[in-house]
Amino acid sequence: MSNMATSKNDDPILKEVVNIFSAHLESHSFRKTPERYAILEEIYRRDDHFDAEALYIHMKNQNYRVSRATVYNTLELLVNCDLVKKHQFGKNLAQYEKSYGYKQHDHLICVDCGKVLEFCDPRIQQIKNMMGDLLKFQITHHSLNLYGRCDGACPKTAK
Amino acid sequence: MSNMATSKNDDPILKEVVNIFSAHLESHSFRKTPERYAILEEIYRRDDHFDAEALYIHMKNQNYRVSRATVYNTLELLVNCDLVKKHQFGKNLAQYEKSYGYKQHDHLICVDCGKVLEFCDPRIQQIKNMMGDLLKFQITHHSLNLYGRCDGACPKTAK
DNA sequence: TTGTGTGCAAAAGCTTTGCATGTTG
DNA sequence: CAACATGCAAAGCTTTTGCACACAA
Repeated sequence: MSNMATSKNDDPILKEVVNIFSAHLESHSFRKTPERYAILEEIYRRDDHFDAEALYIHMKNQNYRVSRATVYNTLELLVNCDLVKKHQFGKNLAQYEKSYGYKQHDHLICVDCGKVLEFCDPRIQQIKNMMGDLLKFQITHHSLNLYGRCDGACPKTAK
Repeated sequence: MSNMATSKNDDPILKEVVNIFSAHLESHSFRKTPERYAILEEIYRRDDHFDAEALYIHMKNQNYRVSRATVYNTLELLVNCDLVKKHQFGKNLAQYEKSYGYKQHDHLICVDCGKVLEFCDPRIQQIKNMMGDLLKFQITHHSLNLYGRCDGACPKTAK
């Protein structure tokens, strides 16, 4: 089985993010609880974007004993140490994604089917630099979402 | 009183947006109710960004008889005919602003005090064109928010 | 007159909070 | 063992929905 190399104990990315998370917890005198690590591992086992409820349900299905409160609490910790990014794709529902090892990217969202594509463009960094200078802001992060229709491939466009 | 020239009956912008709204209602066979026009006028009398609840309260304070349901319903109509823009500035709360007569702009938000500045940059249009082509999307709109701190001027940064 | 729009209140959906219990440091 | 984190459930907030009545076409 070739995927044994990516099992929980061998995945080098997972080891690295666990280290980063531990350092973050230590530096803020937050406690290292099994729930916090379980949530981190669950997130890094998954791909794509997810919301808090889906993560909670997924933990429950795997028989972890966690509460919604802990899921939200831990997500905030992970956002604070840059291991997870939080997005709002036009709805009143926060979406999350793991961010370690991924390069900076923005999103293109299909308003018909909800599909999310990712893209990179260096001009966004230039805009951030210029506007930070011009408007005397220390810019820490940004959110760029393009909305449209993925015509040909969209399952809902051809309705 | 010099501001009489901008009163409800003389404001040319207001007349124009009322015409646009009327055309939109007609073309969709939606009814022209006094509530819908009252909300439109209230929005165009105000500046800056506002949320649905603030608009509702403001209408109530002026003794209009409107409901939250109608406020939300009308805001959606106005967004659909491009007279109002809807934003999410990182919170679970939709913010709105009038858009007729304003050129396209994006936002810079202070994460400490919530202040919102506006800016324009032509590069964002280039990014939209390029990514639409590249990823086979018909891009209809976008949302670009830069987040940071307005250090010197920020009332909450110096705490 | 007919059916859409409205006000009101209740419900829904996501997120946060309070409290008693459990567990880390 | 003291403080912090957790689970659970309830509350909070924004937004949506159901229903009876009003009114635009």
